[in-house]
Amino acid sequence: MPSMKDVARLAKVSISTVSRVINQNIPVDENTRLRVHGAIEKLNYKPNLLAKGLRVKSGQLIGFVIPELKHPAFINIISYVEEFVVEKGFILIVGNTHYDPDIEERLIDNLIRRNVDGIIVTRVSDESRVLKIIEKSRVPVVVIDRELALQEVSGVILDNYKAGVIAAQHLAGLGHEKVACITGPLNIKLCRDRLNGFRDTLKSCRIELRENNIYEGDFKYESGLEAIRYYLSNNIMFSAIWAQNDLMAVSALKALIENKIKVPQDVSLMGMDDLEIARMVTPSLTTITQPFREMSRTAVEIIFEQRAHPGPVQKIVLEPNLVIRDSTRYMK
Amino acid sequence: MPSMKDVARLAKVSISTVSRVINQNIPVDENTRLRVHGAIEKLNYKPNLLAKGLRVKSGQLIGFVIPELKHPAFINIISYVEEFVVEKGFILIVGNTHYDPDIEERLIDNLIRRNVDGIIVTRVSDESRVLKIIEKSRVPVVVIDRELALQEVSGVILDNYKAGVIAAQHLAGLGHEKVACITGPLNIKLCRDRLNGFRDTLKSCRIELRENNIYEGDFKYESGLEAIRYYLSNNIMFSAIWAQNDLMAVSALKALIENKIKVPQDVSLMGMDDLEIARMVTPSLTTITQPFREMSRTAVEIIFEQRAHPGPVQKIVLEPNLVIRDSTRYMK
DNA sequence: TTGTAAGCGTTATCAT
DNA sequence: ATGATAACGCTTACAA
Repeated sequence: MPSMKDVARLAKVSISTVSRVINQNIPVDENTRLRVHGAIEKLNYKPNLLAKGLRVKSGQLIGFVIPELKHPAFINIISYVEEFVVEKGFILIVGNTHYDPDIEERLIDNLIRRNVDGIIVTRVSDESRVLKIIEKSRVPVVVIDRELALQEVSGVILDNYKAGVIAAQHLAGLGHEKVACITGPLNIKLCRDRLNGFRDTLKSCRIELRENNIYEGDFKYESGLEAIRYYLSNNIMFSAIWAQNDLMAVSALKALIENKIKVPQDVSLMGMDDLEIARMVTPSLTTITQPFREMSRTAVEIIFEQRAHPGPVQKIVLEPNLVIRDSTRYMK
Repeated sequence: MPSMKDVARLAKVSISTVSRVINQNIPVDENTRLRVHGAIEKLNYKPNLLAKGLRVKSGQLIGFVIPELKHPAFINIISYVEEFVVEKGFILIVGNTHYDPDIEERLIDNLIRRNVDGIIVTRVSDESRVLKIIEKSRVPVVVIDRELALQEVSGVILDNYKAGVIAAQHLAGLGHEKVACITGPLNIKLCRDRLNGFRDTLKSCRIELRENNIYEGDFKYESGLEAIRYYLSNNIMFSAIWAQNDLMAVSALKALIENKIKVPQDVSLMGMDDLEIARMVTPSLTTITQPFREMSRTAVEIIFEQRAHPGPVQKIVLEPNLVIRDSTRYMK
């Protein structure tokens, strides 16, 4: 790999001149500029990013820390974030914590030691610990998709209460009165928010969401199967189900079909996230979209803003939307 | 962020001594060792990886270049590769080329400029160009999942012919005689290999795979829908289908169901890859697994071997396996 | 065993 | 407009 020194020698200038033509911030004679460019071409020279990063204290990279790689919703966000980051000429490093606080800490440490320009996190496992590390290093941080107790950090989140409202309105609007809900872990605030929006809105339609009809899952595939097993073995009656994510909705669908319960003829089923799989199953799934693209774009923008002129933290709230497909229909 | 200098000052030693206790390669007095460690703890010092990488010409990172992030099969590989790379104390940078040779080139360049220790690629869009760049930089490379024309680069691939054999044996064993196949792009060698294994094996069972029964898809979701539309509108008869990946199998399944064709009662359907979605649809999909974990492990190992002592390129071939689920059954 | 100093490839400050 | 030179934070001969 050629270095600036090689370019300088070939162009018969000093390395500082080479640096100047590359960074084009300081005026340089047109003639020498051309000579230098010639040498760069000829040697196929590309500046070393470690040297640059070391010097200017910017690794030209953004870190993204997630708890799990195989989760479709995360993949969605990652792919958008990557797009926007690359657009800015930076590179994205994705760190997978496997829900392990120690790995999480090592990962964030590793990023900081590479002079990251910003870190985006989703679902930190140990808020206080992680944020303390980041805080100290003065790296811009944005939390995506999860409201943190800590107030001193920027975040972009979904209006999860609203999602519950939308689900309830849709099902109530179709005339369903016996309704069930498969939730995510209720120690997570966003799950409680969704549930509250759902319950409150049903109540305002004079529909009661009975406690027994709420099954607390964990957002994983198996929860949908377990939920249906629970409902059926306890003779719980319902004509509509809202699962708080598509993964659980899809497995609930499978369990229903296997129990000869027709969707949507016998029960209406809706999910949330609008993963690709929602369109792939039969019947295709009515669901609630999260504006993943918008969330990602916003997160990246906040990072670069904070980098340019450190300002107050920002909290952005985005809106969910209803997508009607084949898995819900009018109550007979 | 504290630097070695700070540690050295606090421990009252020179920075080279600090370096020695950290890298523990050169003997250092037990007393000073403890003093230095004390200082490190106290300052919470962590070596800067850019400085280290610049000096020792190793960015402590592995690059992984893929054409598309949202593809479940790639995600599978990425997540395993990440696991093994992190295990070695390195970090993984995933670059998404969007099937664009220019982005691909920029990405690989970017990696090299960060002193990557190795690059894993899958599906390069412009073989000659990419490999030329990599070759020149002397970075260890492994191609995963795709046989390259170029012989001078290591690779780990699947025995794709064997996959076709397995599919044919399974379907023929169930008594199917009218068979169809939805392939990936046939300009890709692995697709031709799979098809040849399939066809040859059927033939040895005295079953003819008619040209009209072969639908060339592109491995994407829509291909399955299009294939079924093609078969039905051309009155092509079949009691079994092999789709060369699960994504197309899943959409074929959806199309069949929508056309009131029962799987597996009316037609048996099998896929390939064993994605999670194969278990999620109803009926769950009989498929052929690729040993993604094994492939990933091997790829990472080759990288680190080559890094330690550059040797001859390695070509590793791994075997596919049959997974029988609910979408195939005996021909009536 | 420990310290001094050169060097990795940049950028930035200061002269010229 | 250009060139020396120090500095970024680390490793590694070479001396002591």
